[in-house]
Formats: sequence, C-alpha cells, structure tokens
Amino acid sequence: MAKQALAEFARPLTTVDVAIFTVAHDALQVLLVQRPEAPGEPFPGRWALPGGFVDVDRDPDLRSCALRKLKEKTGVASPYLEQLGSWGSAARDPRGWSATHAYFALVSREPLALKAGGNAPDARWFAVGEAGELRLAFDHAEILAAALSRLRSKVEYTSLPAFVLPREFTLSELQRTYEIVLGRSLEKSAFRTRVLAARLVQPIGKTRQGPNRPAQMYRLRDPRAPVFFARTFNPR
Amino acid sequence: MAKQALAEFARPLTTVDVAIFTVAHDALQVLLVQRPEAPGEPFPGRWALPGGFVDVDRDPDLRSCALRKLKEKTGVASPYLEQLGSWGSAARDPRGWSATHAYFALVSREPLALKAGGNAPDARWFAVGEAGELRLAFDHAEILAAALSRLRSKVEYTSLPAFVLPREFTLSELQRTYEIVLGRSLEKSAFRTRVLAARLVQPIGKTRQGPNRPAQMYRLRDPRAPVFFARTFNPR
DNA sequence: GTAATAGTGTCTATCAGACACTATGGT
DNA sequence: ACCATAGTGTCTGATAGACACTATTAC
Repeated sequence: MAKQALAEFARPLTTVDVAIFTVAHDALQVLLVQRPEAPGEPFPGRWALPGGFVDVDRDPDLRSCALRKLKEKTGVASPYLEQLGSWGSAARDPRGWSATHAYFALVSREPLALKAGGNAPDARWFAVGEAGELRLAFDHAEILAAALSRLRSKVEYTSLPAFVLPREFTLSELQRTYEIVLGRSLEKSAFRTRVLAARLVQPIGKTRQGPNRPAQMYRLRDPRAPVFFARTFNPR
Repeated sequence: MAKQALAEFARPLTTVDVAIFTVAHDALQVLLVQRPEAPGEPFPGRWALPGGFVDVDRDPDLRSCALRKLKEKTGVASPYLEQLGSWGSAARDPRGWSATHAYFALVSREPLALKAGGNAPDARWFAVGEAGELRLAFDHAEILAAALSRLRSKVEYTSLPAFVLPREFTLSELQRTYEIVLGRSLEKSAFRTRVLAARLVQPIGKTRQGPNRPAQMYRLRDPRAPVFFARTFNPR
C-alpha cells in the first residue's frame, strides 16, 4: 500500500493548544495550566496554555480536539472558538519536531466559577499582565502574544467582546468590556450609536435594577457569529 | 487524566499546502499542481494546491517548509506569505488522520513567465473561476475557498494587491489590481486619495510612457509589510 | 486638432469623537 | 433634593463616493 511511501517521512508530533480568555475583575484573564512534574515531561512545573496531543481515536478533527480540551478545563461547551494559527518547528518541543494548532476562545465568566478549581486543580486564571511575566512552557509566550494581538485588533472592528458577557447584558457593561480589552476608554455616545446601528444586539423587555437609573438589557442578535464593523474605532 | 506515554499517541500525517495567487490577464490566478498517477497515491490525476509532507530533516519550521514548496514551484524566494489556517481530520486523507498547515502567497507575475512550465511541468495557473469547478484533491477546494475569502476581505482594508505587481507600478495599475481582486470597480479619485494618504507608496522619478499622458511610477514604501487602512472601501 | 489616459477639485453622505444635555432610579 | 448612572442631541472632522473638470502625451 501507500505505507511504504509514507514511511519515508518521520511524522512530527501534533498538538492543539487553546488560549482561553474571559474578562473578570476589570481585567482580561487567560486560563493557564501547570505542566506535570513527572520524569520525562518537558517544562515541568511551568505554566502553559491548556492543550495536548491530538488523539486520533477520539478527535474527528482539530476543532473537536480544541473543544474537548476547552470542555475538560472549563466545562464550557459552546464558546466563541476561532483558529489562531499553527506553530511548528524542530526546536519548540525537546521531544522532537512538533507542530501545534492554536485556537483562541472567549468564554463568559458566569458558568466558570463552578468549574474553576473543581475540575482542573492545576488550572488558574491569570490577568494577561501577570501571564506575560511567567516564562511559559514551550513557545506559549509567543502564542499567547499572538492571541492577544489578534484579539485586540479584532476588537477594533468586531463584536468579539460580547462573547465574554453573560447572555443578557447592558450597553454599559458591553462598553466596559470593550474598554478593558482595548486598554483605553471609549466615548459613550459614539459607542452606543455604533453598536445599535450595526444591529449587533436587540433589547429584551427587562431592565437591570440598581442604585440609580435602571438600564435596558440586551441580548446578541446572533449569538453564533461575530459582527464586523466597516470602520475601526479611531485611535486616540 | 494522567499523562500518557508519548508512544501511545499515533501521530497524524503533517503537511503544508500553499495557495499561490497572482493577477494576470485581468484575472486572479491560482497555481495548481496535478497529483501523481503512481499506485497508492490518493486522488491520482486530480489538481491540488502545491504542498506536501513536512520534511523534519530539511524544514526547520513550518514557514520554511512553505517557502521551500513555493520556491520549488515558482522560483520565487521572497513573496508575501501569510499563514491561512490548518485543516486536520481523520477523513481528509485516505492514508489516515492528517493535518495540513495552509499558507497563502502573493507573487508578482513578472518573474514567473520563466519558471512556469520549465521547472514544474505538472503546475499550471488557473483563473480562480476555473479552479472553482475542478473538484480538487483532498479538501483543497475548501482551503482555496478560505484563501480567496481571506484575500478578498483583506483587500478591503489592506495593501495586499500591491504584492502581485512588479516593484514599480502606476496608480492606475494598482487600482486595476484592486478591482480585479475585489470583483468590482472603484472610484479613481477616492482610490488615489486613500492610497496616498496612507503613505502606502512613494513616487520614484520615472514615468511610464504610453500612447497618451505618461503616468507617475511608484514603489511600495515598505515592501515587507502590508499597510492597514482604518476603513474598508464602502460596499457598492 | 482628437483620442486616451492621468490626475484634481468640489460637493455630499456617513460616522466617530467631543461634550453638553436630559432622564430616572435609589437614598 | 442629591447622586449616580442611563441615555440623547448637536457640532465638528475625517474620509469615501459621485462626478465633472483639467493636464499631458501620441498621433
């Protein structure tokens, strides 16, 4: 069969890694896991993006593999999940030539309080600032930087931040989320005009009660697909 | 779950494929190669994107592998080359679970006339319309569609079309290239204002002579990096 | 001169930013 | 009444599109 021709090629290791983001405590957070200390394991004890080998028996395709790893760590089944890119080289893993397929995911912090700690005691949320100082395993610092770069640039012209909010939210909460991810403040009036004109959200009947004027609550018009704006926010 | 020994994981096949585009004869063209007819080869005789197995002895990393394949087919050494994404599943290759790292490249048609045919007699340029009707090998139809989609959407807000032109060109030629890739016409005055305001190009002394008024010639200000515009062209 | 393409100017529409203003709840 | 946050209106500036206009070459 074709096996003979194939045998000429040594096969690289194949993994999937996921940069999982949420917004909590007024900061963009990324989920990291600690590498095992077992002998033979590379980067023992270091923090890394959640991920691991593709399991050719369990994973029908790459996206399923990423979803499986996401579910194992967070319990979230249907997040915003986007392919980020792939990193492959002879040098990135001491065990040999390896290629990883990197994804990035946005999850609402709401259902997370339950799982974090319980299911995966080696997993922890880090504010992205802290994570940047950790000397991550493999080339995960580079992958995380690429994920942050992709996220921050897409926030300028898409509805991505809406995916870290619970299903119902106010426009002020949405704006605050944009500001946290962008790292700069936005003008309220322009923000609302833009979001409403793009028909990104639709009002539901309810209002959020608080110590002051109640706010209209909204929901994404299409929770599956992000919206793209024709213009970016202007740089300050 | 406890960490598995490395040997327990069957390794997927690892390949790199490149969608190589240029503009010629008033059309966007993509380079395809014909699959070999040898026994045991999947999709014999079908057209496919140029690509193949990562060679862990020759390729230090994925990008180098893509550049090698590009060079083999076109002779071009320093094109615009961008990672497109990866496709991996149990089903896409009859030889087993496989993952491909897809790139897309933009090359100037100028140095190509030489190589096309000579170096790789199984390689041919197809207008993307024709290519769409070919029933390509593997999932290459899907990959090509993704490359086209990425290219067309980036053309709305980047300087990518400039990379299929020779080093010196006129603004009319640049505009015509945009129009071919976008599939719609653009307004001359707005186009020129936009391109010049973005400082994408710089005039060189020369003019292009012709049967009518000569045109100023330009060169990319930074031939390595694309320029991003803050706004897209408005939809027609 | 004419034909043909290069290149400019003027007007309008759209939308982000700035900023002041009004609205509505709790206390 | 006062505070805090929700939400609106009005003005300005940047830039894309439409379209007419001028400029410069070959013939």
